[in-house]
Amino acid sequence: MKTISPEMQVFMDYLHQKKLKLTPHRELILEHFIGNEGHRSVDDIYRVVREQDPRVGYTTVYRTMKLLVDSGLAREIDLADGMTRYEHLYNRQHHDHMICMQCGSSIEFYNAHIEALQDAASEQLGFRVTDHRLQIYGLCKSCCD
Amino acid sequence: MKTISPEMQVFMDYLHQKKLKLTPHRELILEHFIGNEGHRSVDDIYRVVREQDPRVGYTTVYRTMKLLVDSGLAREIDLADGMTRYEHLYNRQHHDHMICMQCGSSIEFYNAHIEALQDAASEQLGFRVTDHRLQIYGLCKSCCD
DNA sequence: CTGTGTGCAAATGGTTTGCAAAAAC
DNA sequence: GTTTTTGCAAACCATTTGCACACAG
Repeated sequence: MKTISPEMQVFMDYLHQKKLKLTPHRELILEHFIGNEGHRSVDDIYRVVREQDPRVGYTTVYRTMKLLVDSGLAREIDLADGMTRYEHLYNRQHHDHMICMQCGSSIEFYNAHIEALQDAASEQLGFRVTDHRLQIYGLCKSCCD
Repeated sequence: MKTISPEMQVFMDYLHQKKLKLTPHRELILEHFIGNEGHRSVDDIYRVVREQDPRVGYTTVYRTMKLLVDSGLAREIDLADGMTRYEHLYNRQHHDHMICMQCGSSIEFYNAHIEALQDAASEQLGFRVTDHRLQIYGLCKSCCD
């Protein structure tokens, strides 16, 4: 029998709640998404999924990624390279990014203190936070040398 | 005689250094940009400038805004509404934005402590910061009610 | 059947670019 | 004259949408 990953379970619950179905294409896209780390664009995912099933179209990847974001499994990130990228969100600590403007690499970091200060600053202004993003641009260690 | 604003002086210096000229169109765009506060899109600026001189083209606004960013007078910001917006940078304290996902308004805020922690976190990872952006998404006070 | 899912191609929309004419020096 | 600037239209490119067909319940 097939093992169901916790991510798949979350997705199935989400789809059920929305009265949508877990189709083979959607399943394939989710599997590839959770199976690979990193910051992947729709095009990245499209190409990998295509290797396994060439019938999957570009549009379906776009639409499925939207569902994944909506279900809380993925997060859109902006790495300033002209396209939306996605990263895992399930069971993953929130974090931010440092983006190297030379080599394009990105470092993930997390600072609880910064997070707390953001929440405090928001509360003080009567702002109800649903999400936040912090990007630090510059040169990574190896590009500094 | 005409008064030259400090922003204009900065722009003139920048253009001179780049061996470019301060043309009437560029001057007009800068004047409108520094004369109005807020987060303005190319389209906003285009329309206002057009009222004064209909010969100014869309392209020129785009190109001039790039020059303004390059000269340090303007900063691109992403308010998640599908287009790049610009805000003043000259003589202005760095700040971040809280963006209301309902009414689209944005609140500027600044927290020295957060800034310092960002720098500390970067230094620790050997990352040389050139810029950073923090956006907090949610609901503003009036949209919460 | 009825409704959802899908691929394709076309549309969209902000931004950029090619190019010839206009302006600046 | 030589170089830069400009406006227009066309190109670009990631993303979205219209639509007819495929497929599942």
